Order: sequence, then C-alpha cells, then structure tokens
Amino acid sequence: MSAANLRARLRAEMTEEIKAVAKRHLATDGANLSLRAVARDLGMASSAVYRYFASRDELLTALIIDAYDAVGDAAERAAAGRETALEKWLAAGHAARDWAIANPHEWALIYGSPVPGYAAPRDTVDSATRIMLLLGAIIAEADRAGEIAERAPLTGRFAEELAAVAGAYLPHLTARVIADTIAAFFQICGAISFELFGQLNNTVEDDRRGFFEYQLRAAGRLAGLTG
Amino acid sequence: MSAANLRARLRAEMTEEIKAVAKRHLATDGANLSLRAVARDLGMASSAVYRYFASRDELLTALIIDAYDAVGDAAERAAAGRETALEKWLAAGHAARDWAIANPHEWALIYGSPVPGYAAPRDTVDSATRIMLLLGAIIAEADRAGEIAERAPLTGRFAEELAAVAGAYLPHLTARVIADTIAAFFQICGAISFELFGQLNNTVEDDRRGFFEYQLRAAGRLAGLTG
DNA sequence: TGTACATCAGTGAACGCGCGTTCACTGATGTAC
DNA sequence: TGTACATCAGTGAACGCGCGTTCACTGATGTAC
Repeated sequence: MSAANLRARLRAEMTEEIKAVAKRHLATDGANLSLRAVARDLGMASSAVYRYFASRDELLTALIIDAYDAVGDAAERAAAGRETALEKWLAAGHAARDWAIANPHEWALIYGSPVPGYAAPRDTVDSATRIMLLLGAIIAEADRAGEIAERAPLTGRFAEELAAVAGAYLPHLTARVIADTIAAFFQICGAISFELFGQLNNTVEDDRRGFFEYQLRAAGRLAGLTG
Repeated sequence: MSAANLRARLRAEMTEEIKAVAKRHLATDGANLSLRAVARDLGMASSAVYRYFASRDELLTALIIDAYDAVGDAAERAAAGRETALEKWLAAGHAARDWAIANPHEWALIYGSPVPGYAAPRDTVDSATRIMLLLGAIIAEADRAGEIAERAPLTGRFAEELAAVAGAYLPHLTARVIADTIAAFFQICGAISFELFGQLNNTVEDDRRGFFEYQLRAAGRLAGLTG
C-alpha cells in the first residue's frame, strides 16, 4: 500500500472514530451535540475535529446519513432471506424496530423532531428513501404475483400527485402502491417512535414486540398484503 | 374584587404571558428553550421569571401540559358536533392535524423526540391521555351501537397486558378496543408528525389534507369502524 | 385617618460554566531531485 | 543516499457569545392596629 493510501486509511479510521464517539454523545445531548465534548472524549483539541468535519452541522449530516443507511441495511438484509411477501414485510419491520431499540438516539435523530436551525442537505435523501423503496418493492412484487387484494382506485388530488411521482421516478409502481406504502411506512415508524419515546409506558410493558407485530400486520393489510 | 384576588389575577396573567412568549421561542430553539431569551423578550430581568417558574424544566412542563390540553380540547370540540362515529373520528383526526399545523413546535414538544435530560412529571399524564380516551370513547360507543366489525379475539401476551389495563382503569373497554385505539392513534400521530417533519416533501405537496384523510380512514378501519 | 409592618414582583450583578469557530503554530511524515 | 521542500494532523490560546441559577436589594402595594 502506498503511503498516500495509508494516510487516506488512517484518515478514514479517524473519521469513523469521531462519528462513533459522536453517536454515543447523541444519548446525552440529543441533537444539540457538542463538538467540544466529542473532542474531549477523543482526547484531542476541539479544533482538531475541524480537520475531519468542516462544522458541527456537517458532522450531524454524516450521522444522519449513517443512521438512514444502517436502518435501511438492516431491513434489506432481514427481508432478503425470506420467501413470501408477508414474511419479507414482517422481517423488514422487525429489523427496523430492533435497530431502533438498539440505537434509540440515532432513530430519534432521523425520525424525531427536526433539529432546530439544521436543514438536511441533498446528500441525505438517497439514504433516507432506501427503506421506503424496500417496502414499495415488497408490495410491488406481491402485486405482480397477484397477492395484493383488489381495491378501488385512488381518488382525490393527492392521488394525482402520487401518480406524477410514480411517473417520474418509479414507473413500475402505481399511485395506489405508493400511497399505501407511505401510509404503512408512517404507521410502522409511528409505532416504533411512540414505543421508543415512552408512549407505551404503563400499558404494554412486557410484550411490546408482540404488540408491534400486531400493528405491523395491520400496516401490511393496509398496504393490501393478504395472508 | 379583593386586593388579594387582584394580585392573583395579575400573577396568572403574567404567567400566561411568559408561557405565550416561551411558545414562540419553541420555534427557534426547539426544546432547548432559553429562559434568558424569554425574559429578554418580555423586557424583564431573567431572574424575574423565577417568581413564576421554579426552573426551566417547570416552564417546559407547563408548556407540555398546555399543548396536550390544547390538542385534546380541539379534538373533543370537533367531535362533539358530529353524529356518527365515523364523522366524530374524522373530525377529531382533522382537528388534531389542524392544531399540529398551526402549532408545529408545540406538537414536536409533545410527540417528537424526548427532550434530553428532561423527565416528564406525573402532572402531564392526565392531559396526555385525553385524546386517546376520546378516540377510545368513539370506538366504544360505535361498538355498543353495533357499528364495529366483528373480529377475532386478540391473542398474545400483549393482549393480556391490555386486558389488565382495561380491568384496572377502563372497565367499559375491551382489550381489543384498547389495542386498536392505541394502534390507530399511533398511526394518526405518525401521519401528522411525518407530514410536519417534512417526510412528504417532494411527494405530496398540495393535497396533504386529502392524503391525511385517506390515512385517517385507514386508521378507522383498523380500529373496526365500518362505513 | 395615620403609621408601622409584611408581602412580593422585579432588578442587576455575579458565579461558573459550556459552546462553535478561527488562527498562527509545531512537528512528524512523505516526496522530489 | 542526502537534502530541501510540501503536506497535513494536531495544538492551544483566543474571540465573542449564551446559558441557568442565586442573592442581596429596591420599591410599590396592601394590611393591621
């Protein structure tokens, strides 16, 4: 390996380490992450972090992209091993929830309230849409296999807007599939977020996984999945 | 009016004014609300605020209770004027969404990511559960009127937990109604939050109300509402 | 009616802290000739 | 192989800022006798 490559590798490793420490700090500081605290934990001067990230916002952006990718990855891998559409659906949903429970503050970073004064740059969209595309693909595949319940066509102006999206970016999906995928996605993420943010306290304490699966199946039915 | 009462009234008015300014500040600062900034806006010394709230957290708590009450109030009033269960359901849902759109930062305060380092005290629960009780009451009423679709009984450990809750606090509701109400509530709040937090950008822009109603009806079906 | 006292909203200075970012710098490492 | 130079990670001090909370205080208003 050339010296230049070695330097590049060390740089990449340091970048990862900064992100790893920053992720830990999300737990205590939430989204108002402190660059100085991260540097302190790494035993380096706060100014040194600027060798790796041009600003606090850029570090935040990196964390956000990582989080979207991680949850998307987890869902994709879980679904990949399954046979039927329903199995894939359930596997993807549980994978997302498992990841959220293991990384609650990263989940809050991407699906919680927006960080005041922070505007997500374009770079985040690709990673952000991965999990939605996975859900859409599962539904579309089931649709082609004739496993999707017959439903009345969508009506209303929002249906036209969704049809336009389908035409421009997702020609293999119908407006109906997109609407139902988004709706199911909102339901699933809502269920995960509310469980995570404590709204189930004092009601369902033990079998939250079971209750989540109940809701996950409901979301599947909403999306037309039979079985 | 006695002088003591006058003093009490002025005190109450000042308290309200502090909360009003603090609510405006949620927009810029999110949950890391600055007491000093609020005092500055009111033209008073920051220490004066301590005559009204013992700490920043206590002010936050007051804002949270107000927000829960406001959205609960809006939903209750909207539902009160309707005839059928479905009409009440839609009216309550739209009222919650309308309130959220009008007060996005207060919505984020109660249904967004938890504020780091802040633990909600007991006083908030009554206000927090109002809207869920309303939804549960609508479903229960429809159930008594025979307007709820027949469904298989709940199975699983979470069903037992919910049955225990029903037995202890809500004897007129079945575990099934509670499960479905919670699930529908998560779905509705998820839809509102994700719309508010920008997840619909570049897909549905115009007719978000229509798309929300589509999801609201789906939530109603999930809860067993026919029609 | 007049006076001494209590109440209490609000002041302003201070404590001790943390923050993001900049800047001139050091010193190790690698590169070119 | 040896030397001059370039690169670049990391330092430490500084700038200018904001924060929550405390404390001794002022001064207006109301109360008791």
